[in-house]
Amino acid sequence: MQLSNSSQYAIRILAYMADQKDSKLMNATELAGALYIPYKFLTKIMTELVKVGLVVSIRGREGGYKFEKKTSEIMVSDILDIFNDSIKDEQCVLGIGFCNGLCKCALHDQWMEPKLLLQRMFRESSLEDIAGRGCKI
Amino acid sequence: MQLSNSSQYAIRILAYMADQKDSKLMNATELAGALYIPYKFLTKIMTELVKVGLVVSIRGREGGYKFEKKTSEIMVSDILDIFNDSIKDEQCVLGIGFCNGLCKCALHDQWMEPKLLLQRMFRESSLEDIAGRGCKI
DNA sequence: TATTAATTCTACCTTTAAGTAGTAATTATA
DNA sequence: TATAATTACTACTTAAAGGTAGAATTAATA
Ligand code: SF4
Ligand code: SF4
Repeated sequence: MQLSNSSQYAIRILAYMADQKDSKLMNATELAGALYIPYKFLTKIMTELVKVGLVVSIRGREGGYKFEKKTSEIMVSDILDIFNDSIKDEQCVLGIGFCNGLCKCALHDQWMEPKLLLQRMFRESSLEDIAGRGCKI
Repeated sequence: MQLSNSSQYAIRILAYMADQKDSKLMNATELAGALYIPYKFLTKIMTELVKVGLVVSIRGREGGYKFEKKTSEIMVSDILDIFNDSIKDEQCVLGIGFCNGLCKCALHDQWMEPKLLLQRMFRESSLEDIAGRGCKI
């Protein structure tokens, strides 16, 4: 039970970018070096973030990445959605089809509360909220 | 963010067995049929459950599986442990090494509460607690 | 004892996640 | 305009999860 590597990397990359002053352009080499993420894998992830519209890229010399929207408007769940890692309302903890709330699975009652807290954590935490917190990057 | 297929299957199998009366022997064909789990994959999982000591198997004609311990003494987390799916105390939500509680990652503060509830759900729910709950099996 | 019904073992196949390599396209600057 | 520094694209490789096939082993029973 954990987030995929792609999701973890993406959150760390964007939280790091959000922590930089004056929204300066950051390039893949800097990011990969600072966060210890394999360069080629990072560029692959960044291209997805660009495609989905979270960040914009400037190609060519002196290029790099910057945010498309304000960091207060990008939620962690927006990032997880890209990698199919967020917790959907209809997701059954035991994987028995879809959750309609009527016909329960064995773990339903125990699952509801942690599920809600996880969803809240993902949906209500913006990049602004988490940027610069903690010493690990 | 979800449990592996193996974990989901194993919980469903054991919860179903725990719901049967008088701890009768159940064989792989019955279980696979009742739970719509691929027979061959189920037997692979069952063999792991036997090796780890949660259930015992009787081989040969009229054989099958039954519990080794009381269902009140088998916790969901015991099952998840087998498939490396439980949430460890030192597990970082962003995968930045191990969690020592001192040097935090960006999501640390938001992660602590859902993490605790998930761990409680897994560690404090026994098979007896969840057997027979809900209509989905 | 032969048959049958069951688990176990070994090996393989398929799909997805994770990561790598090389090149093309783009753009600022010397 | 040539060069260097950057992202994007295509394709590949590796590792892990998920799943399958077949034969070996075991034991009750006819
Ligand atoms: S039972 Fe609970 S967990 Fe399973 S599907 Fe319905 S709601 Fe989701
Ligand atoms: S920071 Fe929070 S989440 Fe990251 S490792 Fe430490 S405790 Fe775990």
